Amino acid sequence: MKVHRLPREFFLQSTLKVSQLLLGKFLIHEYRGQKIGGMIVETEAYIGPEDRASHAFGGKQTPRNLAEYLVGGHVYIYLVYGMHWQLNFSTSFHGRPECVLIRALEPTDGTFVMQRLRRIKDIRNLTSGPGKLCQALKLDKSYYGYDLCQKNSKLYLEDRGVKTPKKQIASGPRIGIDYAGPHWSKKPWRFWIKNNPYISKG
DNA sequence: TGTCCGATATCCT
DNA sequence: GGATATCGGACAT
Repeated sequence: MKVHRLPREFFLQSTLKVSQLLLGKFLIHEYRGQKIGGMIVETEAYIGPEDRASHAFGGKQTPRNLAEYLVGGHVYIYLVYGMHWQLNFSTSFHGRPECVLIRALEPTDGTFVMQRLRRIKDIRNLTSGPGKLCQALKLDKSYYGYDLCQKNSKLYLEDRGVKTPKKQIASGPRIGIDYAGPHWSKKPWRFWIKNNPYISKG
């Protein structure tokens, strides 16, 4: 199968579907002429104004969460705990706040560059968490609102023909959102590839 | 202008 | 397993 970049239409499917289809796709950043990145192995869905765990709960709009409302295929990135960036991709149509949080990658491209950016050698620890992978791929606020699907994009997703059968996908509650109350924090909207050694610890 | 706190990582025991 | 680093956005004052 030919390698190709994911087009806009990919991100216009339902957010739960996109969250699962992203498993096995490759996130690539062209950084200083080097391709760095890896295969997505863990994601989380945040779905609309009804989702109490979402930053857009109740239809809230602020300068920080505006990118959530963009049409599918844009970057929503923000800082937590004063030091960790969190990478999300918008899904759905313009005006509808839905997104997928990228929680973990299996390093595949430019691993030595990522090791340098993280100042760490252990491959298992390189991109196995949402904050870690942003540091490894050198992603921060400069990519806020970035369009993954634009021509000559420096940040994009690739289908390299890896198949991820439904049987290999596990799901469970999202991480770190207890504040959203039992109903929303229990929803099994976190997805990962079973037995993959690079998923986050949670 | 001030206070509060998080969609985490890391270091310590 | 537990503490805590560190900061900008949100919202109250």
